[in-house]
Amino acid sequence: MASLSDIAQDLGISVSLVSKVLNDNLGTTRASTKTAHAIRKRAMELGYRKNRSAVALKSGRQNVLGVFVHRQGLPGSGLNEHLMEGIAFEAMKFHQSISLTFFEAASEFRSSCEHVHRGTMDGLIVGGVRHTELEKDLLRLNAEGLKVVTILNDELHPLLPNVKVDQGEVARMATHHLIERGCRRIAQIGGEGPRLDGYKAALREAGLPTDEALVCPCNEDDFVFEVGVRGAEYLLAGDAGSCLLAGRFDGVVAQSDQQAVGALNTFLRAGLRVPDDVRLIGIDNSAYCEFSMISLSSISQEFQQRGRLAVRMLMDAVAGKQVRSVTVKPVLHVRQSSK
Amino acid sequence: MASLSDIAQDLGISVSLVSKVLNDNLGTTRASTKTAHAIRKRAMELGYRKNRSAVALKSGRQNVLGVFVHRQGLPGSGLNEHLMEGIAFEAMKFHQSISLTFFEAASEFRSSCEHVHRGTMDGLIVGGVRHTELEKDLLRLNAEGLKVVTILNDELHPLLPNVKVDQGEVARMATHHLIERGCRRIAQIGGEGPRLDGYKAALREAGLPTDEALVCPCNEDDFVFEVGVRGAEYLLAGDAGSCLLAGRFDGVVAQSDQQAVGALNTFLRAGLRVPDDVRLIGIDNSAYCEFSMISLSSISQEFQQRGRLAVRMLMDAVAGKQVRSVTVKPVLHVRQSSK
DNA sequence: ATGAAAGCGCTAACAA
DNA sequence: TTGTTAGCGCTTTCAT
Repeated sequence: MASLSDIAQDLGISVSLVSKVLNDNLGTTRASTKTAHAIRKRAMELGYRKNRSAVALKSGRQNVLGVFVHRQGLPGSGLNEHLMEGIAFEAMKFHQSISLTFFEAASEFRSSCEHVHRGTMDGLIVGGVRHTELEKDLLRLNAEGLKVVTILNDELHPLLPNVKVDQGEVARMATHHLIERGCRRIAQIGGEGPRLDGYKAALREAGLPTDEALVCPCNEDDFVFEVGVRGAEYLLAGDAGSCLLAGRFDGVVAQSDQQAVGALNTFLRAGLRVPDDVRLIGIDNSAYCEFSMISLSSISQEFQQRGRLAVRMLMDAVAGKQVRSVTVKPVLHVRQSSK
Repeated sequence: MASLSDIAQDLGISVSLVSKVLNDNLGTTRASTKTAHAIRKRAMELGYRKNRSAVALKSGRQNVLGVFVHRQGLPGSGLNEHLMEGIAFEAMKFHQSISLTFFEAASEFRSSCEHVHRGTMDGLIVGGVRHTELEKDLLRLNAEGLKVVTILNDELHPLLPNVKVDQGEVARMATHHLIERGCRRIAQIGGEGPRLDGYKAALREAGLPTDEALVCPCNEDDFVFEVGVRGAEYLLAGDAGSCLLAGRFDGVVAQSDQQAVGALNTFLRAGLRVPDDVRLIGIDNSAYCEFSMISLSSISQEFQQRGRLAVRMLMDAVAGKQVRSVTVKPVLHVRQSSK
């Protein structure tokens, strides 16, 4: 590993001059073209590369971004993969490396936080769909001078800038799409809170009534396959065993692609035709939307984009700029199930 | 950020003593219990944390692992996710952060390599199913003193230790499982090379004949859904339009879960029953094995485990130890499709 | 049992 | 146009 002083010695000049030239950082003054040229040439020959820990030590920064990813309860959805890609891509641009931790339980998160401090990293990105009670720990870290940006459904606290996708908008968009495709009696599986509101808002905007019987009761707030199966079974049972339900419901909005596939499989087994009898849409735009018996329409939550934004925001914050939460628009992906 | 000298000043002692005590690194001598205690107490109070770039600068190491991940042509399989989890988990244990880059084309890999050197990272892990012509670049980096460990199907070069899963064994295991389940005429979709050999080996071991007509011709060496669809169509067509093919083939080994799901959907549409008429198995143990109409048996390539091993091997290599390639056993996961 | 000093590689204020 | 110097925070050898 060649260092600045190697170059300086070889050329019989001072280290600082070499540094200035190689950094294009001469201030008001200039270096002679000849010297500059010689320096660059020698640097090239020696394969000189900056030592990043020396730079870090000098600048008081670490050039490391902490990344805490809540291992989302949706294996195979590719959400984390997209998130990581976005973060990695943008971090690379800023020459930041990543200290990556996956966590599941809040306790895991807690203990991971122990290793987080300004001597280790400059900032922290916390991602995942669910936000639990991370707020206190993050505020503490923030108070200690560590910049924090979250990628969650909702901002945790005004001091913790967040990259959000509005969940009401996600559900509204999904429901609106089915309405546009001609559905008039749209059921909803497993939603609550903003998602439920968004669903109702879309119906209202279209002048359609809300039928509470079409909102599948759901005590688990989980996004898994089985919830979709049970939701579909509930809808089918509602028609007292008859398998052809046109008229009773003609569209289903699920809360995840897993749920949607669960419902899809159940409908198909029961002899319903998708999209002819029922149109279906999921949420997340998972890779397996392409692999179901009928390919699945979905709404993407733009995790790659959000990862990239979060890094940029964090870099701004580290640079001392004021950073504010942003909202990213979800995107509709139409496939067979709602054609 | 409290530093060693803060502690030293507060206690009116020298920095070096503080360093020694906090590192449990006193050599042959000892520090008075009282002083040691005071140091630890003050460190605690001040929330002292080591500055990692100072340590890195001093030690000549970066404590950064480069991770290059070949964005595998299998979105949704979760392979990269598992790989990253394994790597992240183990890197954390060794207090290493990660410089993460995803690449697709060899040219992307090339240009990423430009940023790779000893002033940036101590070692490099290259992961992905496919190994292209990365060898030359990696050997160059290795020659420059950067340790490299790969996570590929096969070692690239004796100087580049690899964490392998034997592809012949993967196919053999899949085929063997179907034989054990009672299949006698097992087709193979899309395989070649070691995978094809493994398939044949399993048949041979069981004393079953190889029927070339059951090896679906496949000009794309790709693992995608459509290849599975076409493979299944080929098998169905072979029976001149009849849909009940018991006797013609009773098992199918695919080269990926995507392929397997493509074949599954095609069989189901054609009226075949799975697993009654045909038993099916995929490879990768993707998350969506659980979400197909009939849940899919599969063979996992243990990417999490391999990621962890790779980090350990790399740390050994960085520490100057001799490191050799290892082989990890694939694991069978039985679900409905082969019950 | 404790401390002084040197130095890792780099940058930047200041001097010449 | 170029150089000197100090110092970022830490470890480690060699004193005391």
